[in-house]
Amino acid sequence: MTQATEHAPDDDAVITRSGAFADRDAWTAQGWCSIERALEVMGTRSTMILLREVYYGANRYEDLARRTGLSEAVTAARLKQMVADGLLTRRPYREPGARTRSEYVLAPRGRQLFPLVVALMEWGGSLDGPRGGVELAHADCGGRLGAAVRCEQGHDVSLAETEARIVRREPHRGAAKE
Amino acid sequence: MTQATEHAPDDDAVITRSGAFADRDAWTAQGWCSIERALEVMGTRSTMILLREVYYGANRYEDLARRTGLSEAVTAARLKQMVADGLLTRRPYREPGARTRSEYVLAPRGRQLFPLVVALMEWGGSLDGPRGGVELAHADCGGRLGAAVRCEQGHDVSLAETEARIVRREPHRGAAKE
DNA sequence: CACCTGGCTTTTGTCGGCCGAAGTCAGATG
DNA sequence: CATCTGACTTCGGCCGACAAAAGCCAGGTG
Repeated sequence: MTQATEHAPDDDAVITRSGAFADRDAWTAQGWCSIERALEVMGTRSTMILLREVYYGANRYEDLARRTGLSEAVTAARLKQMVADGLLTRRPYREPGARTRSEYVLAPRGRQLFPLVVALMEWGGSLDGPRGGVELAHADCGGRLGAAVRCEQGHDVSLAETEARIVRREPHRGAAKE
Repeated sequence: MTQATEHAPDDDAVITRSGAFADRDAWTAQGWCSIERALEVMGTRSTMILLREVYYGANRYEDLARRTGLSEAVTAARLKQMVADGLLTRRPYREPGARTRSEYVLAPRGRQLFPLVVALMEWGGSLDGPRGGVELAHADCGGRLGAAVRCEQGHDVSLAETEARIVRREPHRGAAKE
């Protein structure tokens, strides 16, 4: 749960700003914040809840509408938008004696949201609710899942060790990783 | 980026449902989903953006309003709500020759959102935008940060190895872990 | 003690998310 | 060829998120 702690107690730690970002007020460009960009796509409740059901293996329009409890109008609109945003892919299928229909499966960009989904579930589950709920576990060992912050070298990283820096349109790896 | 891969290619993997949750339609209790619970608190854009600025070290009302670009009305309302939800704590301070004011610092529950913040930034940054932006790095080694899914035993866990199960109000660790 | 300033609160209006119900449409069935 | 069904679309209507602007108040300054 707690990150690697050989540094100071995290109690007051925040992200360190470096370079041009050190003076926070000098940096007010539009669209710099990847959180805002992410929220433009993932920002609505219906998107997250539909994604949840797809992660749980629901693929068809009717199942998705029923299990999420969303209205058909919103389900249809959101699914269309999620396909356009690259979260889901339409895949045709055909049951015997029925016409061809399409089901919705995770696209790479949707699958890359796995840590976010886990982080959200973990945090939501830690809120003191009297009710139980669903939690995720490692099938192999049964241990509960959680999201951890790591760097490319594999080190666990705490808030106190985190630094924010500005990048200038480096070619994004992972975007075309189809 | 990709999880441990000695299993099948993740291309069609979803979360495995076990126990009473195996029949997804039989389980329709309200409030079971920790994602929905998390979204009740974190579900608005303004909450995430304010949290971002606090993570970047902004603590005072005026700074928060200006740097987030939110209106003062929303800033005040949201800060109050975030304090009530346990994300932030008010802390009084006093500048020489000014009256006592209060600033907003991360509370434990807000600090526990670190993996979520990182996951959101990482994913948002991977969306092909022509513009650069801010990214996070490990201060010690300079490596980029990302969110990873792990179990309690420390194993990296892929989607294919993930299992969902129902828990019955086990005492939540981490809630009172101050 | 009148004034200023910073930290909110209130008011008004717009926009988008969501629901519920009704309408559309294509293709399989009888 | 009429009918049915599943997958949407369209049409009000409500409600919460947010912006802009004005008002309020406590405490420090002249």
